[in-house]
Formats: sequence, structure tokens, C-alpha cells
Amino acid sequence: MPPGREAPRRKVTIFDVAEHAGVSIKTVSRVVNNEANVRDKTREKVLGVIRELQYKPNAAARELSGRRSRTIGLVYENAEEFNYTAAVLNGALGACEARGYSLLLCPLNLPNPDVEGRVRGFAIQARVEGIVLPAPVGDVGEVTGALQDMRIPFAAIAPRDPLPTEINIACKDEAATFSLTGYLIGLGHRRIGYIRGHPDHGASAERFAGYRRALEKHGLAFAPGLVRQGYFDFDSGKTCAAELLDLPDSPTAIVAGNDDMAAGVLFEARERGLSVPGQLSVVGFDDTRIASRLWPPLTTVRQPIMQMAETAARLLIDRLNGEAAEAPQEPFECEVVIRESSVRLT
Amino acid sequence: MPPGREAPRRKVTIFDVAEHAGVSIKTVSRVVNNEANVRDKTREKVLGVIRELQYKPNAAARELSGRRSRTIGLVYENAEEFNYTAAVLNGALGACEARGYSLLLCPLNLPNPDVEGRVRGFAIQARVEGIVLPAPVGDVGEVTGALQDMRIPFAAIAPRDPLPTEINIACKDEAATFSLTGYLIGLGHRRIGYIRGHPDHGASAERFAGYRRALEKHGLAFAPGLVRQGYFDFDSGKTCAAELLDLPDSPTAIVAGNDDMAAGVLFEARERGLSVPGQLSVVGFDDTRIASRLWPPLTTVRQPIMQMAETAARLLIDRLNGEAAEAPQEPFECEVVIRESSVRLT
DNA sequence: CGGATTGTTGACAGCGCTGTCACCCTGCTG
DNA sequence: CAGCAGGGTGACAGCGCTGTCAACAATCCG
Repeated sequence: MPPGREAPRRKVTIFDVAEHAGVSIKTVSRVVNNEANVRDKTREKVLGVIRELQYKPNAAARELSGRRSRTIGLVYENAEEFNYTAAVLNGALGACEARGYSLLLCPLNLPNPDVEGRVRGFAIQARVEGIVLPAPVGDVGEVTGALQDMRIPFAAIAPRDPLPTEINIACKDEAATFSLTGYLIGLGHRRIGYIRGHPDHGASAERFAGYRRALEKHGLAFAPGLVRQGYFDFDSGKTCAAELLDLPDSPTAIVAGNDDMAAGVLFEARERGLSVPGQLSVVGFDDTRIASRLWPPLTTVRQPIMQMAETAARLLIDRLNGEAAEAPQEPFECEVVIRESSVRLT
Repeated sequence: MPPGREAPRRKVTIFDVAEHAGVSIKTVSRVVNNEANVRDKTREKVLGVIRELQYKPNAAARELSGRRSRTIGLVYENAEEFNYTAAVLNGALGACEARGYSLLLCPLNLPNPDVEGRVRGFAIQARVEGIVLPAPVGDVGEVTGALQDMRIPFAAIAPRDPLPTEINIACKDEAATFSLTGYLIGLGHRRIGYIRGHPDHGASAERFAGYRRALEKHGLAFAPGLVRQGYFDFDSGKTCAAELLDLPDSPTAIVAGNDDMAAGVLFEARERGLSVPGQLSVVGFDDTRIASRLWPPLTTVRQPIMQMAETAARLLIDRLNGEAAEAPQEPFECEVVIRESSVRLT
């Protein structure tokens, strides 16, 4: 009899296991839930039977009885650019799988007249124990407010205003743009344009701060005229680039708040017949898939998004299980990735 | 009292609703489940109380009692390029939401030594009623076999070998590449290279067939030397392009089986200093986000992936609820999107 | 108008599990 | 040796809902 090949013909319940093992269902329950006060010998016996019968606890019954759904939610902004969300999804899914949790999705499509109602509905209907909030949702007051009101713990990824009572996962955005801008200055660039990210994202301000600090450190004057407000998408990157390139004293390098906007800058430069990096250096942020496929491949910053999401979900589940973290999570490191879109100013 | 603002303080159960409405819990259950044989007046009364109390049925109890989880699964290949999966995800999620179903994810990472075990585990643990299988999973025998053995219905999107007992969603891949290739021929191209998609995807063969039919129709000889085998990813596109461009009689146009490979072709052309579309026309397939952000923007085919996924999930849920489709689903139309990467041969 | 049919409703069991609590052993203390 | 602490175990009540079936009301037909 090859193990695990034939499908169990009938649903195996806790009673079947108890009977085969010669114990009560409660003892089986204890073993399944890894509770204390079970003699080693009994535990092994039960585990053996569980394997033999391929017993899988019925999640609905567990939830109904134990009032624990073993499910967390992922409330995310369903942007057209899905790279970020894909990484978050994979990270969170990994953490859940490892801990026997399920992950339920709630795309948001901001701005939405009734985000709060939507989130409340999701939380109740999906009966999630906790929720992961990737940027920018961790800063949407309706969402965080509703969750706090409902006493549903959450983990925010890269929030602008971290709530001290909740789990927060940050990465060193400021330091990364500081390095990136410093790198451009080191290449001889003096007029460096900056396209800010979406104002609702916490990372936007952080990244911009790094840019300013780098200018300051190298004794360059900050020129507000070289800064434009984008929205993390291709189109706004393109528009802002057009404005910057129309300037009488146009920049020799442009730092975009993320790769998507950098792609827009590249596009705009191409349309004007400007050579990148010959006449204009361009750098992005995120190291999304597109960064290495554009021509020229984009100098950018690699952020461990997936790892951050994995950590967010892990810490959330730990908290749900009463295992509080001893120390707040350290911000994650970012890494500048140098490619062909940036060169020494000649 | 503003409606729906304050959180219900205690969990509202079917008993509360029954009591307030002056009926039995069974009648409430009937109303909630839209069953027949409830007097209109009673139904309205109950619905009113449900709204008033903001009653949400407990999913775990429903499942435990009714043996229906109202959950379907999405088993997908977790490719690096997430555009396709993102569209599928959104489509399936939409269909589920509209019908009160939940969607659970099972990423696969093929090739995997124990796909079957993984899928079986997922299906049991997640207790899904049915499963959506986007390409190429609908053609993975271990998966479809396991599901059939477990009597779990599924809907396959663009399978190579559709199973007659299951739901299958197709689109007119063949016709689309036929048009696309015809369009290139119309532009004067005679040596047209082709980079095939991943052999495990049903669409790959379809698309290739369209290419061949177009050549034939226009009286062009099919040249096996102009065909390369890719894998739907950027790198294979780049590699295959290099081979084609090394040919003594290299093609003046290249049809790539998808946008990602087309991006690879563009990249390779750039590295060789070949101008696109001046010296080489390039076309892709899928109209993913990257297509319009590359330079030059890519001529490609728009496939209604999201709509296909929505339909797959919808038909699956209908079947689970005993509402069989009267006719098999018609293949979806594709649309050729002409951009700047293809021009008349001069 | 009686009996058959159809429509509407409710009582109740039970889905498979966990929480509670009571019980039975040890082994140890005074 | 009685008394007691505490580890190990099981009996049993529910969790909130749906399925079943029986009861009763309304309608129809000859």
C-alpha cells in the first residue's frame, strides 16, 4: 500500500482517530493543538494514527467551537501596477502557510466612498483574526480606525504614521535615497531633479527626505523648482519629467520615487530624443521586474518587500497566539542596484 | 442614529434575528439563503431585522452545518511575471465577492516534486468546493487527476487539452496570431521570426498555429529555421532573439508568444544597436502593463484575461450551486493593439 | 363541501471540534 | 500512612447554523 496515494474514502473525524488510538476525542484535540499534559507515549500513539488515517481537522468545526478562524486578511490597494502587491502577497502567504493560517484578500480601489463599510464587512464576513496592511492602506484612517474599533490587530507595512499599539514594518527608505542621491552627486551631477511619490504613502516623504539630506551633506542648495509631485504611476512620472525637462536649466539627473515613474521619465526622454544615460541619468526605486527590462536598465533601490510582508504576517500571527515580540522590529535594509541608466556627467 | 456606523457590540446570531422578527430560526435561515416558500411579508420583516441588527451569518457554522464552504480555490503557477496571475486573481475575486464566496490561493512553483500532495492538502485543508486553474495548471495531470479523484470540480482557463466534464474557458489565440501575423505580412514583411511560448501552455500551440496559417494564407513558405522555442519569460525571449538575429538571413519582424519575451527581443535588439522598428519590427501578445511602457511601445494582442477568470469563477460557482450552464462557454475575442514597435518594411 | 394538494412554518438533531470541569492517578510531604 | 499537589485524561455541553420532517394553513377541484 503506497502511502498517501489513495484518497480517504470517507471524511476522517476526530472520533475515528480517538477510536483507533484508544483515547478520548479530547486527547486527540490536545495532541492536534500541541497542548501540554499529554504523556509522550500517548502523544506518539495519536500522532501515528493521525498519519495513518490522514486525519485533517475540520477547520469550520474548529473555528465554530474555538472561536479562532486561523485566518488573517490582506487589505490592499488594488493598483494597476501589481508588482508591489504581488510581492506582499507572496510574503504573507508564505508566513500563513508555515503556521497553518489562511489568507483572505480584500482589494480596495481607493479612493472609495465607503472604505470603512467595505473593511468592516470584510473583517466580519471573513472573520479574520488580524489583518496585514501594506502601504498605503496602513495610513488610511477609515481602515485603521475601523479595525481598532473592532479590536482587530493589524500589521502595517511602511506606514507614514506608525501606530504604537500595532505592528509596524519599516525599511530604510530615507537612507536608501540618501545613498542613491549621493551616488549621483559622486558622478558629478549637480542639478538633480526629484519626482515625489504618492503623498499618501509614508515612503514618499522618507525618500524625499533622503534626497534633501544628500544634497545638504554635499553642500548643494535645495532647489524646490527641481521637485515635482508624482503619484507612483507611469503617467505621473512622464508628466513630471516633461515639466522638469522643459525647465531652462533642466536637470542632468532625475530621481524618481519609484520604478514606475522612472519608466515614465525614460519614456518622456525617448520621446524628446534625449539619450539616457548620455544626456540624462535616471534612477528609480523598488527594483521591480520592469526595472531590468527597460532600456537602459534602471539604477534603482532594492527593497525586501516580500520579506517585509512575511515578517508582518509572522509577527501578526505570533501576536494573535499571545507570543508577543520582545523588541520592535528593526527597519529592513535596502540596497542600491546600479545599472546602466546612470553615468558620470561628462 | 447614523446607520451602520457603530459597531455591533455583541455578536448577532440567527437567534437574535428570529426573536426580533417573531419567527423561528429556520425561517431566518430560509430568508438568508433565499429559499422558496417564505411569505413575502415574512421575508421582508426578517430582512428588515437583519439590516437593523446588521446580522452577518457565521460562515463557520454555515459550513459545519451545511457542508458547504462557499470557498473556491485558485491554484496557480507562481511565475515571476505576475501580470497574468494578477488579472486572473482580480477576475476570480470579483466573481466570488458578488456571490458571497471566498477565494483561497495555492501558489505552485512548478516543477514541484509533490504537486499532487500539495494540491490534495490544499483542497482538503482549505475545504474548497471548486478550483480555478489558470494556464498552465489546467494541463498539469497531477493536479487535474487529483481533483477529479477527489470529486472537486474545476474550471480551467486556456487549457491545451480541455476536459469535457469540466468547465473550460478559451480565447481565440489562434485567430489573434493569425491576424497579427497577417498584419505584419501586410506591412511587407516576408521573413517573420516566431518565438514560441512555454510548451506546457495550451495557448502556445494555438498561437503558433495562427502564425503558420497566416503564412500559408499569404503564400509564404514556413521556415522552421525562423522558429525558436521560448518559455514565456524575458530571458528566453532575449536568447531566442539573439539566435534569430544571428541568422545569415535574419528576420525583419519577430512575433513573440507573449509580451515578456517581446521585451527580451527589444532588449537584445538594443544591445546590438538595431533600431526597432526601423530595422526590426517586434510584436508580442497579452498587452500586459509592460507593453505600453517599453520603448517603442509594443504592438500586441489584448486578451480579456480578467474577464475570462471572472467567467471561470462564475461558471464554477453556478455549477456548484446546481445551475448548469445551458451551453458551453464561447471562446473570448482577442484584439490586436497596434503600437509603434511595428512598421511597414521599407 | 370534503378531500387532496400545495405553501408556509417550526421543532429538533447534529455538523466536528474546543472549553470547562471533574476525575483518577501518581508521587511526595509531614 | 493520611493528605495533597498536580499531571494526565475523559465526559459533556455548546459554538451557530442547516437538513429533515412534521405540523398546520391556504388553495384547489370535482
